[in-house]
Amino acid sequence: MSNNQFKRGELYSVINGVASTAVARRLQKNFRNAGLEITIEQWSILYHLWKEDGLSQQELCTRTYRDKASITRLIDNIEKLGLVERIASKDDRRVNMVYLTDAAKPLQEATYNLANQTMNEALQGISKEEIEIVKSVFQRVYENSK
Amino acid sequence: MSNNQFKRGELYSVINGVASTAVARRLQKNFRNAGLEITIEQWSILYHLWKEDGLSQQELCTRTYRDKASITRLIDNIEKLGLVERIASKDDRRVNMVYLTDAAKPLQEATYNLANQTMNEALQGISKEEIEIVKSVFQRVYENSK
DNA sequence: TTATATTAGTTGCATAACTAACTATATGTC
DNA sequence: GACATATAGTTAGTTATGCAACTAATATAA
Repeated sequence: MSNNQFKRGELYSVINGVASTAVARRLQKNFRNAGLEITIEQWSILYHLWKEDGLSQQELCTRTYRDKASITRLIDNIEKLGLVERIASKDDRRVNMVYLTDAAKPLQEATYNLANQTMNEALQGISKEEIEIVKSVFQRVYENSK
Repeated sequence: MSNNQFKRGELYSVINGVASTAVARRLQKNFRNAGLEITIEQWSILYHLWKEDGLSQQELCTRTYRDKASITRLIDNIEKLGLVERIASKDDRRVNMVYLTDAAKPLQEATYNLANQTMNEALQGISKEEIEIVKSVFQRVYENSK
């Protein structure tokens, strides 16, 4: 057994993503307090559709770093809530395009405000330079680990 | 709707902890390739017990940032694998102390080596200073979001 | 054009997460 | 001592995750 146990112990925090979990929990709680009965994972899908409506499930996999099965079931649940619908692509009949319903649109501003407020609280006292470094490190760790 | 959509989009990556998820998946895969049939979540419990054997479930909650119910079931599963056992505390009969079994001890070196190797790969090209900043930012985000 | 390989999506199985409601034990206050 | 409160752990219910095996549609190659 090598003797750099402390180093590994610290790095485990990075693996675990403790801070991002804390932010996710806080955002989830803020949603609930506002009477928005969606999960943060569902919100992450809606978030991408608000930016660009009508994405394929495969595209949602790429943009949210999830596998196909996870997206299938997330869309199932959001569809049950009546917030999105699948429409088969005419160009390629294997593909489902996912579209927001009218019911989803009013949620956008409320959740954006909650997300902004949550992030502002989470990032208090942290400089733009530090955030840039975190983003850069995350990107490189992600590329190194694919 | 405010107009800093790009900023929010980027910050969402922080919420999501994409990089740490990638590392966790890679470590999981390395465990499997080595014939170690444990999950990374189970490993995170064993990791803390290797550092200090005989922790209460509550202490494991604190150290691994999980809630009580999650720890109960994680310990259930690790107990089924025969790697830990619960022993009721004599001082306080509400408390379960969790101890490693003899079967768990040989796993320590193999998993430490895999974890080291995985982390070294993940952290290639990233300086100690950058890691310190990430750790510091994580800690402050966590404190801000509790 | 027929056989093969690839891609998009679904389903089954196991693990894990959180909340809320619950039991049992300890502690604190009157 | 008795009643209220807090703490440790379990259980039920719902959502989400990953892998592997599967179907259906498309693309490639002989």
